Amino acid sequence: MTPPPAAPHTGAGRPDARVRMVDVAQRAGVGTITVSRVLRTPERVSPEVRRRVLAAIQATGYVPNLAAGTLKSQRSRVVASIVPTLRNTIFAETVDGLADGLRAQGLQLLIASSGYSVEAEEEILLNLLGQQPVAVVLTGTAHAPPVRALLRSRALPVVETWDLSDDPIDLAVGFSNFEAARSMTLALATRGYRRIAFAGAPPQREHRAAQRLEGYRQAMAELGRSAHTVTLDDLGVTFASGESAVRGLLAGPLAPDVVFFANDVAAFGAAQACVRLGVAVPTRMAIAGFGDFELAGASNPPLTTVRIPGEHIGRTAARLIIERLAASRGAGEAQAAGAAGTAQAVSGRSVDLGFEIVFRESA
Amino acid sequence: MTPPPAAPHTGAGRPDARVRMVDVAQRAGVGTITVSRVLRTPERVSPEVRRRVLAAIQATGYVPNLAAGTLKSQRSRVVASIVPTLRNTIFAETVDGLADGLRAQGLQLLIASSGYSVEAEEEILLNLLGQQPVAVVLTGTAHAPPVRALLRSRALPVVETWDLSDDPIDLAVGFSNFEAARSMTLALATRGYRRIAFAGAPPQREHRAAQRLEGYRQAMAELGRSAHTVTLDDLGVTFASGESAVRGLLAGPLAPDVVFFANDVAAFGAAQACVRLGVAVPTRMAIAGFGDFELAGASNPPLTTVRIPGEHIGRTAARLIIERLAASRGAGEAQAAGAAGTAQAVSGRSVDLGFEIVFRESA
DNA sequence: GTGAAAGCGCTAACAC
DNA sequence: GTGTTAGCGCTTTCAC
Repeated sequence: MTPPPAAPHTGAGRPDARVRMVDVAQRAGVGTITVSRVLRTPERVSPEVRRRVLAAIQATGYVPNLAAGTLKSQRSRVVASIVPTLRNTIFAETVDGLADGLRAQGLQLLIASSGYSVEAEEEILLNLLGQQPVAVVLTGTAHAPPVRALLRSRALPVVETWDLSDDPIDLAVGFSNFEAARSMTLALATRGYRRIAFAGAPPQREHRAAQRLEGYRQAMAELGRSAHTVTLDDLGVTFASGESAVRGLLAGPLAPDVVFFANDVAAFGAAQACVRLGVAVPTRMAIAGFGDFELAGASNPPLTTVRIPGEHIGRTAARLIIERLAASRGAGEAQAAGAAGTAQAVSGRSVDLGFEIVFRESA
Repeated sequence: MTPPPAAPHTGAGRPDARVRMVDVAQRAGVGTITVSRVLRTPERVSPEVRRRVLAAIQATGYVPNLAAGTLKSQRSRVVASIVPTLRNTIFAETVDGLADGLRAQGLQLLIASSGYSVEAEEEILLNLLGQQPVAVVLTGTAHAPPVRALLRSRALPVVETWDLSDDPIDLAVGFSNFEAARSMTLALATRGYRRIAFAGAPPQREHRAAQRLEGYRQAMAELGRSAHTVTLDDLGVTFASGESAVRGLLAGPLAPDVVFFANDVAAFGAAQACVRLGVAVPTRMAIAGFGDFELAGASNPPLTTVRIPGEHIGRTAARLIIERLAASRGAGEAQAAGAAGTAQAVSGRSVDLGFEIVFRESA
């Protein structure tokens, strides 16, 4: 019954996926470790041998089995990342920046999306951790309690993005969503707007939107005005959510003279709806967004918004990971001896990349 | 709520990520294989034992080392995918659909972006294959020659997306870029447009854009008209590229009465530029796009475009992979005996998901 | 339904 | 600069 398919031979003609390091080694007339070294630390192999080995790799079409390497060395070349969604350009930018920075070091990105769910994040993380990633990148600072515990117990660089934190799991890189929203609100007031409304995703479903809401509230309190908030459909990430919000606002009593959306997508949808409805922007109703997506500057009217360094966040996360990895390789033993405490000692960095209020024509 | 004690456990001492299957097995008073079975085929373990093992897993915070499992079983739970970029929403949609469909089967997505480079794709693929993926998803059908050979030599489901193919590496799911562009061009002619121009990315740099260009050319030939083509900057994926194209066209002699962009992003940029320049759309110059990105319907004027089933492509790719995986597991022995030839036998499927011409106000 | 032993393919540690 | 040996943590096979 059991067929003997595992052809026990060397480069016998046909290109086979089952070429192992031994096969390459035999063909090149060296030991397997030399093949391994040619792949990982070529400078430690003499040019002549290196040439022969590379030729053998070419000839056999050898592809190293990373599962074996990872198992033995206890170190993969994979970084795991969880994002709420890839459909939102702004997260895609961060992921792109991250992947770019990582690739330079030969690190692969393993991506999963949580659909904005904290519970899904936890489950996904367990899956991801099984792949033995060398580092983990999360979006936001709001996680299920086991997530913190799980990650802290491992001596593993963890970067939380898109937000700051007083107490990051390990590292954080982002900006203050609270301050950004507060600044925009105050800036709108300075521009002369009287009734400033805020429209964002349900705070309990989207932590970052919740912080923006708080920033807005704080600013309104400072201004001595009363807050006027609207909750967006669809987590505020659709154009339709913006349109529906603006329709509601226009229909109600005391329509605001400016609406600050926690998301450019919704803001754009709102602005385009106004144009269609014949509502002058910004004179009858002004609109501000958040994110500075590419379309913000290209649309009519161009959107006033908060510019966020999306790609920079990704690149910075990559840099932090690489630094941390280099450090722990150097410190190696010392760190292992220090056990749990050590990770803590090097922890606690939160990098603030800031934001920028960009006034265009919509407000 | 989850039981709070994340750290407390056996006499092992410190909270450590190094919990192995043996540790769990000992704690539950079973052999390691039973733990493995609880994780992989729980129905083959008695409820009582299963309960004990699950409790031990909880208590220890055990996370299986997938590298070991993959090495031994020669089968990972990872699907590798290469996309040109994640910044373009349309690819992100496909990836999202793919990830969703895969997750349902407990498969993880390993993503890399090639930056539209065929050479990069090859290098990345080698890296990805080392992770022992169970399947590979590529974008497009234009690949470096070694890529075909490499993938064909492995008994591995391969799905090429976003295009059709007479001779796919294995499976293909998409639509005819050629036919889509041809249809739109003919439809524009039917609508009464006389001078129909086409604007796309440099054909040698973007295969799909090249096919759209050919579809346009074919249609123009059928109509007995002469083609008028413009090459976009930045692979046509920026708003600015659309603006610059439209400016060039307006400045030149014999400005077209409609421009068909191979990409909605450029089309949107062009339309907004027209609005800003006071060029009436569609009366003085009409604009058509390709892709039906979310913003196409929400902008002013709403964009006439070709609707592409982006997410559907991803979901279908996932389904094809899952079917193929199930089949090869069932056929297991037979297929192994058949060796290289077998993969070929089940190959060659190209699924056409079609497209749709959507007329809105811009043309 | 459960277990014991063997070994997947690589690399760390130590020889030479 | 290069080779030998051992073993990473699982799952496969075959017993029971």
